[in-house]
Amino acid sequence: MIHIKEVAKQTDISVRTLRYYDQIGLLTAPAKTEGGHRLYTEEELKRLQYIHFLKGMGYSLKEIKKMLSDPNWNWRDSLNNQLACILEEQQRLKRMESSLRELIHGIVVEGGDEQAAVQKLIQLSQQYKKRSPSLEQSIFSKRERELLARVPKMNGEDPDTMEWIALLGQLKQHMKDGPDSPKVQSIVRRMLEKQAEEFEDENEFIDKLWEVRKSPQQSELLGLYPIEQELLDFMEQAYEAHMVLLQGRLGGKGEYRES
Amino acid sequence: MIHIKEVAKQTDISVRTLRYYDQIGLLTAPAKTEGGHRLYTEEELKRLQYIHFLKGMGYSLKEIKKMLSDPNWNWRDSLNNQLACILEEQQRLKRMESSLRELIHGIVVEGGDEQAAVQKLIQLSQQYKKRSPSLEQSIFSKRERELLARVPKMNGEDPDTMEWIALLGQLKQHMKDGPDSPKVQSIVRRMLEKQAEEFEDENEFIDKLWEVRKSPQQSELLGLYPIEQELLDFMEQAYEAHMVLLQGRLGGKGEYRES
DNA sequence: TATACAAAATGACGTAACGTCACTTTCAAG
DNA sequence: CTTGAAAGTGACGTTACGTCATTTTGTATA
Repeated sequence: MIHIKEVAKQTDISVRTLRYYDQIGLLTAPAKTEGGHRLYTEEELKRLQYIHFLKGMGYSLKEIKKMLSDPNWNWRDSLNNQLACILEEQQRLKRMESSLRELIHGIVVEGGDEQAAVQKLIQLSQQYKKRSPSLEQSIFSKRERELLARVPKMNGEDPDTMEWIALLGQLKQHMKDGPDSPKVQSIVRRMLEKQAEEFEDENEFIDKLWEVRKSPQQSELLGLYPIEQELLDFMEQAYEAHMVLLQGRLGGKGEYRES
Repeated sequence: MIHIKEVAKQTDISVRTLRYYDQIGLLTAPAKTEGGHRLYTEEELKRLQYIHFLKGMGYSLKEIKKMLSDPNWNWRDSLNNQLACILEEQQRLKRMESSLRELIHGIVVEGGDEQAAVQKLIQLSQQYKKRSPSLEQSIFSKRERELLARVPKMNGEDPDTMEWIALLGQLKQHMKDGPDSPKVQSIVRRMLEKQAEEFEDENEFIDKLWEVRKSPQQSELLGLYPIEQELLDFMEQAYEAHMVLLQGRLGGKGEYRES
């Protein structure tokens, strides 16, 4: 006969828990001293491990009690059911993770204004419910829709996505310097460079994507993080300034190759 | 001014919940009618969506209240922290999933005896805590330890693992027929075939693995699902019977190639 | 054997985020 | 003015124990 504290020590389950299990009839002490102290046997140790394991699988104490008392319990269905629940919960956590990453990155882009970032995310998720693939199909070809999947979505954890977010955030910070300031121009150069790396020779696609980007409404419909109008306009100005500088340099050297 | 039911309808949050939020001071109604009916404004709708979103991220109402009331809240740290929690929870669910699959498969192997399957899993998980890589290193070479990782672990969901489990279960079912019954022999043939497919030309490794397999203790130490002695012995008998039959057939045709 | 002290027992309250009664009061239309 | 719907408040139930407070029991020592 084993005292309650010994059971607790061996199974690493608290004394309180053991008393509770006794109370709800999940694991009753098979004997008591005259004074009423609980006494257990090896049998209870086993059953306790069993219970502990099942609890670890996510079952509630009530369910476990039912399982252990019913000799005809359908284990196959029950376990498969539990597995399905767990897989569903995993999906839920994945979605949460994705949203959190989006929010974290969003705050960087919004320059630390978490209010704005949350608002945009809420907009986005509401839009997402009623989004139909019609817009996507009307604008982009099949090949281009494949490319679309590779556009950073603000919720990635890869270094590539990270840099895009950082660049956007930097751009916002330096809006006050004007579109042709050296800092802004260096950011734009880097953006074009990355764009070229990822989507080389897909100029038509890039142009279309930019057209969509320039409309916050359309961006939302495509599930893209909505960039505010001001920043978009600034990017376009910076881009044009970049082109002018480029032409100037090339013109000075007597060459011209861009259309 | 919007009535409580209208707010509930628009946000899809129950009236009870709104009253509760009012009660705990998370979303207080800015006005009331003479009779005490709550009246809300658009402002509260926004705040409510905000709250709902944060709750979806896994924050408790108490935390949300703190976040929304503190204008100097450190969002970056808080969000990253939450993300870390979610990733941890994902790990936990993955482990649960793995154990559940192991148990479901184990019951098949044990011929429906879930008691035995659970017992073995508990043994295995306890062993796992104090397992050191010493045994693994002493028996297997580096190359062979790589192969070891490919041995089905009872918790996979791939068709390959599934078949191994099914074969083991079938073998157990047909133990009563004797090791040289046609059914058993067909199972053994299939097992050898699969073994050859996965580990062709790794005979030395296969032999070592079998040696380990034949000792339930060593199997446990390696984290392999412990197959009961009886079944192991039967497998060996069936294997030997297979070899005898093979030699008989080859011998009859005047050929001999096995060592 | 009396005493002291550890360990056990019991009972009660608290936790999170509401759902679900039960009962009363208010609102708005006819 | 009545009436039925909607709103209000209050209380209990839920899960799986942790954490007191208080009392009783077991056991070792003087």
